[in-house]
Amino acid sequence: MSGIFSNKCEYGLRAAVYIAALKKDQFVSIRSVAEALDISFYFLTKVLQTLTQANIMNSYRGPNGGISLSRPASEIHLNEIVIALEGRRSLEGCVLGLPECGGENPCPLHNRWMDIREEINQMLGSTTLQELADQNPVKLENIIKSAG
Amino acid sequence: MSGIFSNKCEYGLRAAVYIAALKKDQFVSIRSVAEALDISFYFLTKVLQTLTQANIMNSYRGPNGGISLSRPASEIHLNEIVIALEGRRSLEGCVLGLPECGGENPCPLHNRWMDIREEINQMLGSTTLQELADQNPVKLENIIKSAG
DNA sequence: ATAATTTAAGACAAAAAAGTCTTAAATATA
DNA sequence: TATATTTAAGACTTTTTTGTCTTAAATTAT
Ligand code: FES
Ligand code: FES
Repeated sequence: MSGIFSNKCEYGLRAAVYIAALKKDQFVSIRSVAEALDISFYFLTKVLQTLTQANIMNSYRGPNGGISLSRPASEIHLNEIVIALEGRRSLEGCVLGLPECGGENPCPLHNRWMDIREEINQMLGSTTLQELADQNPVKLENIIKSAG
Repeated sequence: MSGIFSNKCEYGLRAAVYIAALKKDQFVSIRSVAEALDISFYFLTKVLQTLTQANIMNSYRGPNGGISLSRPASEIHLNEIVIALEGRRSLEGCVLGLPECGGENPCPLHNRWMDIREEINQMLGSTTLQELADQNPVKLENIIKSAG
């Protein structure tokens, strides 16, 4: 009933864009991100732990600790985040759920789906956090609380 | 962790294509479909009930009963099945999960996502069961058991 | 009428996803 | 050193999805 991505992944993407948009060169606390985006602090902590383990973010404990992007926002593509949180299958699997996609056994939707999947991968693989963070502030605001 | 569609929806699509491909003008039993596609009979029954309620299939009880397409396969588009099983939001919602998509409050990914969503809707809205059922038999076979 | 077949409906169970909380570890500062 | 802050890790709960089973209703055939 949900959209294309799981809640986990939606939260991870929103948080990453938000952090990139802050353009802060210190760590930002997970609590403040959770509040700004109106996401459960506990749950967001788990999501960001995953992104940290995937080398997309850095974390630091203690006062003034928090998380930060592990690289310049211009070097983090959306597909990294999606793969870390949803797994490769979400970007490579068969649209009808068959165990293998393509090769010997393409399903009846395979050709049609490949065109779309290619576009999705192209978009996610070429869009960086920087580009999203640099958008019209009006759009940016709409990942934060006031929009909900 | 799954693909773009839920299991329910994958099963519904596979079953619909399978039934269309049989080109049978009688009812086909759910049990035989479930066996051919290696899907739980009980679960498939639920899925097909939903499609029946959505006027995409007809069902009939008793000996020689079963289900059939409610219209010619050339008049059933994939988006109907997806909407019946996943809800409209899956084809219209915000990719970042915001409560509204577009209008006043587009999210940072909105423009990029709209292009893709448009393609998905275009594909699902213009592809009929007939077209999929008429494909290369090799492809068709790959929704059935032997492929799993 | 009776029995057999098949879907409908709803209860039930198991698994996965989503969300919450507690305790531990790391760090900074007083 | 002691205290406060903040993430890490893992247990735990709730909700949703997925899957199973039982009983009822409809239909056919004997
Ligand atoms: S085999 Fe189904 S999408 Fe490739
Ligand atoms: S507002 Fe997010 S995709 Fe439209």
